[in-house]
Amino acid sequence: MKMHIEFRHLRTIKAIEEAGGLAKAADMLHITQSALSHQIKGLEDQAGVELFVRRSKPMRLSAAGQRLLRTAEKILPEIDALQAEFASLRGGRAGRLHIAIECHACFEWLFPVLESFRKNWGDVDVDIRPGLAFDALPALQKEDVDLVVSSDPDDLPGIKFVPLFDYAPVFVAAQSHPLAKKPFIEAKDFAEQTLITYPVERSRLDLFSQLLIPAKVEPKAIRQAELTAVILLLVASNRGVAVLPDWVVREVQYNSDYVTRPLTESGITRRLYAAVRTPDLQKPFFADLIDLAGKEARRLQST
Amino acid sequence: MKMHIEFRHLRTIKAIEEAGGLAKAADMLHITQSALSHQIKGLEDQAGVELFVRRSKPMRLSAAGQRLLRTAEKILPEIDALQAEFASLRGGRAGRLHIAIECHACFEWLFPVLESFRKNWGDVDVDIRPGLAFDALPALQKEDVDLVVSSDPDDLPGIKFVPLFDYAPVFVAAQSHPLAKKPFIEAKDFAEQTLITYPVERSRLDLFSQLLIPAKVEPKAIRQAELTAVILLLVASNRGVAVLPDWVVREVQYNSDYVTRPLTESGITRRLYAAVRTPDLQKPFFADLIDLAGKEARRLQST
DNA sequence: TTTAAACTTGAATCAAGTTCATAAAATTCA
DNA sequence: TGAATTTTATGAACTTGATTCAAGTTTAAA
Repeated sequence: MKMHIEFRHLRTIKAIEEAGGLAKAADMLHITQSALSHQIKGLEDQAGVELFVRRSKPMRLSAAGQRLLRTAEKILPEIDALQAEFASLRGGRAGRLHIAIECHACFEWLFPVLESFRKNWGDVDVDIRPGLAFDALPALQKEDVDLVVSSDPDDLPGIKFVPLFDYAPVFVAAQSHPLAKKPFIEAKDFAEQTLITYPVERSRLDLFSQLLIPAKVEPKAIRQAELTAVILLLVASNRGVAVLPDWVVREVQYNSDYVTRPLTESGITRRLYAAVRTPDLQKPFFADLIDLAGKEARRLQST
Repeated sequence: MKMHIEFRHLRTIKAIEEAGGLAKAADMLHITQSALSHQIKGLEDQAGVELFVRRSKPMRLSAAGQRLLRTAEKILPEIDALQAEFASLRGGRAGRLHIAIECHACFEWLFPVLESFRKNWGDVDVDIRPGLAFDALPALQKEDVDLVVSSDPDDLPGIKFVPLFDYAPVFVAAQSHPLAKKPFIEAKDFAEQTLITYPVERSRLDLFSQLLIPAKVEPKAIRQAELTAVILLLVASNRGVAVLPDWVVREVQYNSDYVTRPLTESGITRRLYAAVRTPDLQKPFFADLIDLAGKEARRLQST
């Protein structure tokens, strides 16, 4: 009788231990006592080990049986937890929300959003993928991530881009900077400037994609900084100029050592989207997240 | 198709992840690709959850599938370890050795024995059961313990008493004690003495079982002490007299504040046994333990 | 010794996983 | 783009093996 260890056996061992005998354990498991006898015999057979002491009549676990019981008590809660998780996943209360962000500044508003989100959806596994390098949209399709924050919507099958909010990339410079005198900034103005950017590829920076690349203008120099606060610090001390989303600058506006100016006479407006797989839109916690994100964005815009 | 999660499914998930596709995973598991397809379908069916992303062709784990994979990687090593343990248990290299001691002084020689034992048999789960209170021999029959150290052999079915060594319970008193003048001690001598004993029931003390109870003599007072060293301390400072195995006294003989005398003119000799279940005698590590115990006893006796 | 309780055993049954043969879908490459 | 190839899905037949049923054996209790 070739048989390997199955969950059934683990449950059986646990039941026999609890019931203190085959017959009662059989009731507990809703099978006949005969079935249990066969089952144990088969298991002992393939393990090559006596699991029970048969000298005494209500049969008891042997040393090896107790070892098996320990494993059972370790493993069974594990799959019970798994099945419970699957159940609440069916019910829409649990799930996974791994977010990839293409827009570097978005950390600023995402953290507060996720903070409130976690209060409502404790069973959802939330994470932000640090890899800003990889191609986020294919990863979204393959379910490696579940939400991508992007400002470049694309018509992909199975992917929906939900608008979050509009923002304007604005020019930032020290008050004493010569360009601070201009009412608005044009592409050519950057030719003689040191530009401070996030350390990402150019195509992901609004300034380049919307202005400099079309106008074929190259800044005099580029310096990179990871943190928004550092960029603003460098700008305030006149080490260069930067272009940041308006709400980012507004957040720290109480510091008046720098000024902001629109890009081009009419200003540039961009829109941020949450890219999600279409079926996920039905899930309640996705709707809630997008709602929360909108609220937070409006809060930032009105500051 | 009613199917609950089985180890088979965990192995399947793991294999598909590793192989990166159904067909290769099927080879790996030595079943057909069709079987895997059916299997997964059934599993997704009962879990009510999509485990794979089928949009792309080499199919990949979905979020839920990745959750399942985590559980698989937690559980599978657990049963692998169990089966390995059963295997080496069959081979006689592993096993359990839970010891119950009825003789309180035996800690003294047992610890060094187990110390050497553990060096040879690292895979054997060694333990000393502290419960000196319970009935050790029934526990031995039920495999609650695996070895009982006892000086009262009994002819029980399935239990074998292997002689370990002989010892003599001897009388111990301070040098200045009146009884120190006698060449040997008799039962009636205890009538006017304060006796210091281990805190166990009388029937387990050699002095009572072998001498005082038959002679119907009762000591004037009894005082109990847990540790052998404490008993000897009390004796040396003349707070009472004691009866201890000869080798225990010999171990600390360098302290000459007390003297030893035989019990009765001819002396009393007792024999210590290791009680084990008969089939266990075949196991190599049991033989080794009994061998080690004999050596240690001889070492003690010859001190 | 009888009675009751607890476990074992072997044959028959039946559910469920596997295979076989084939279809459908997606990817690759010319 | 379309043919060839790879990959997964499907349905019917098959096979395996767990469960049940009925009867036997062993142990504990009365």
